[in-house]
Amino acid sequence: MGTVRTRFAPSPTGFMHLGNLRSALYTYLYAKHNGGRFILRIEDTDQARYVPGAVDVIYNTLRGIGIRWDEGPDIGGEYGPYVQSERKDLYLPYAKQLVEAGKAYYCFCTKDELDERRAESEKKGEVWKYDKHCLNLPKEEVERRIAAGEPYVIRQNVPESGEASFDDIIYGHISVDCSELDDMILIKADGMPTYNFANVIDDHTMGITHVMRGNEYLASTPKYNLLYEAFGWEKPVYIHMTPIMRDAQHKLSKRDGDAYYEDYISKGYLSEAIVNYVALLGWNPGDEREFFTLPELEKAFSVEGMSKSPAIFDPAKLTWMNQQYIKNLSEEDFTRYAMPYYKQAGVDGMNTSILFKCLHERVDVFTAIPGIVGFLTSLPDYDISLFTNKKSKTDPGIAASVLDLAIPALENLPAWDETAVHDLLLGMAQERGMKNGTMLWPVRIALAGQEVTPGGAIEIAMLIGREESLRRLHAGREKLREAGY
RNA sequence: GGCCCCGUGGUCAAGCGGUCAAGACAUCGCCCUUUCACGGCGGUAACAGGAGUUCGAUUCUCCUCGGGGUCACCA
Repeated sequence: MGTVRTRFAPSPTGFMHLGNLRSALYTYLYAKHNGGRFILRIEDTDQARYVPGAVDVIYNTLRGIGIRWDEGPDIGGEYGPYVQSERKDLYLPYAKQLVEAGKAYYCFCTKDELDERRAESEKKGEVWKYDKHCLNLPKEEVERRIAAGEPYVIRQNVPESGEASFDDIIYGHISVDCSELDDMILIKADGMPTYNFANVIDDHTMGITHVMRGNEYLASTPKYNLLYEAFGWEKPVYIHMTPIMRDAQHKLSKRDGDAYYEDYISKGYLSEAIVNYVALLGWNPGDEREFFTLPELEKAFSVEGMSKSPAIFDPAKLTWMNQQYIKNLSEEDFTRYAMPYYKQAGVDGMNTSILFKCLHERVDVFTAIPGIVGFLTSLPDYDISLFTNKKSKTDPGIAASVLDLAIPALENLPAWDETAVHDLLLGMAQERGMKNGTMLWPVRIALAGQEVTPGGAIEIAMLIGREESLRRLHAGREKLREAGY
């Protein structure tokens, strides 16, 4: 076989959720791993469902995760056009070719008639299948009715018996009896091809060698193969992919708004982390590695590692992975990502190196930053019970004396830098034979006004500066005094 | 309902006839530590059920059960 060509063929009907994203990713990875080409095709044969701007969402999402396509609507290619509505004149001749060969036929049954017959058979508890009502219409009658402007569709003529089958790379041989298959519509009354037909024609005329798509098409693929056979075309290799589930019984879907790629980005997730996590949902490299860049995925990807069963999306693990990526960010990159949130919290004027030191190992999602650093800009109204900590051997009484010691010493400190404050505070603790915690806990509480903080007393003192630190320390001392300490 | 597919801990997932059934997330405990977090160590936790094939089944076959998909002039 020649060059591998795969395609991602979304319909512009909404947004890209993580399931779509992963399908695109795997399709891309398969092509790239095999030195092939990845094609982007827009399937918009259903005008009624067209959503303006949806194509841009597709472009932006793919670009956002670093996928580049070798051929597509915006960049063209030798198999264009890459938008189905622009190829609409292409399909009818192929359908007619099938009619000539007896593999398809014109059908004049109206939708109403069909609904009626369908309802009738369902009432009898039967499974409805098109009854081939129009299959044997005389040629002259067909021509006369077409000439008279009567609406028609073209249907595939599926054999009444025999086996239709195909081989799937992941699922193996799948076969179904032709009697189970319906004579599906190829060309709709509006002259447009159905998705099924357009898909086959496009995949063939675009030279797609590996058809990768969701496994909801598993059941209809035998029909596609019948079409390939009717045309005498070489069949593509099929690779059906599992869906990503929200829970055991529901796929991630457009209804789950938070499953959109863009939403995760705006929630403070890193594109690289999303790609990495999603790639591992339904595929494994065969070894213990779990961190992959896109290029590394291109190298490692193989269908052997693809799962046959659906995977449930686990937000907790995505968050964990995001944290791993954030942890490994350089100070510069971290600060760039964090800056909008610094601004939001009003800490953008503070020392970003110290912020980085305090935050980069604890932030799992960037949007969490304002909540974590809020105390830096405004001192929370806290209770003196916070001064009590067993392990640090401190309570309000001890805190009062520690602050009486620390405040004047800090006020007299010539330089306000990390080393100076550190040496001063710890030096005092050592002199008096107290635990570091006994010294630092009260200071930190007075400085922060909350029990849990990023960074310790010294970092906080640096961040908020000398003046504010002293003000807060005095306030803390005052608070204790009011309580009788 | 017919047909097709799937079924290892809460989740992802290795395993492809012989393993004390990996690893990761989550969870619990301990340690480190000026809090939290990070990190380190350890624990709890799974082959859906039943027949068969075999000296031996998580692995192969069949049935049951469970879940999903599909049966449109939607894609």
